Amino acid sequence: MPEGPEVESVRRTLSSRMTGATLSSPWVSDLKLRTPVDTADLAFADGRQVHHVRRKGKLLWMGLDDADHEGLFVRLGMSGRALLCRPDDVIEKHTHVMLDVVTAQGERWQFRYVDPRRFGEVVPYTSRRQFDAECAKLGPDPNAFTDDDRAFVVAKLQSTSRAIKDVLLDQRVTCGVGNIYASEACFVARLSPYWAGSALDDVQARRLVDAVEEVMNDAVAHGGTSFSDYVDADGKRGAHQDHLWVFLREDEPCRECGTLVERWVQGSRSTFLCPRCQPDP
DNA sequence: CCACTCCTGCGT
DNA sequence: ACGCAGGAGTGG
Repeated sequence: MPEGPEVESVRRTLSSRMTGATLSSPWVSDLKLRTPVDTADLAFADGRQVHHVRRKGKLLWMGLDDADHEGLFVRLGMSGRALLCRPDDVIEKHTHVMLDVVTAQGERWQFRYVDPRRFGEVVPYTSRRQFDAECAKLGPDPNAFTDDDRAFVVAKLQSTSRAIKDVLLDQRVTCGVGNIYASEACFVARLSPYWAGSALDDVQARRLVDAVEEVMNDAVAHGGTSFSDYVDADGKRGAHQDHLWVFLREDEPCRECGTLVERWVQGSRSTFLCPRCQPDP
């Protein structure tokens, strides 16, 4: 479920409590997540301190040292939640990983990874090489775009015949964008998601890249989008669902022109658009 | 480009 | 019962 902005909200709550905290008693369920991991695979984290909690796109990690030689990657997939619970909270169904957490001030928490569909994962990395290999798969993060990054994404868009929405979903081009924000960015740029990247002129491509950045930053500012059950590590909902232009608004009036928003299936996933604001290519 | 896969849960 | 779901990979 979560895209970059939702992962960022989770990261912030985790970071505020877990930075400097000591981990102990890792436990992993028997059910297979995306990458099979067992309790023994997390044993190296027992007794270690969390140095930082960081994110790139939808990839989140807890680093155990200052240079990411060791740590835990967390990918939430479609239904994953990374929660900080009280140790005596009821263990809910589909809890797959638990780690005791004691903060520098001596507060006791429990990190829990809950994921009904099991498309996500908690996986260790034990070398800088391994860490770098994961990050290298990801293009620039729109929540931290530099001038070079914007130029990179513009160039990627213009150099492919793929539909622009599909390009935005490609984590190698720009990471953290998922189905919500890809539709939203196309609307903000007033471009149909079906435009071929190569059909965009410089102004349009730049407008789209700026729209991605704007939409992703707004969503972070709103604590992410919660349309059903997404919550941050404290169980709190986001507010960006009240700011969506088109996503999940089929048959509702476009906030800009009143035309009814349409839902199309693109690349076997839903795409939402305003046919008037975003005319066919 | 498409279809299909991994899964469970929810709304119609 | 069926279709749909915020991800990501594979294979055709």
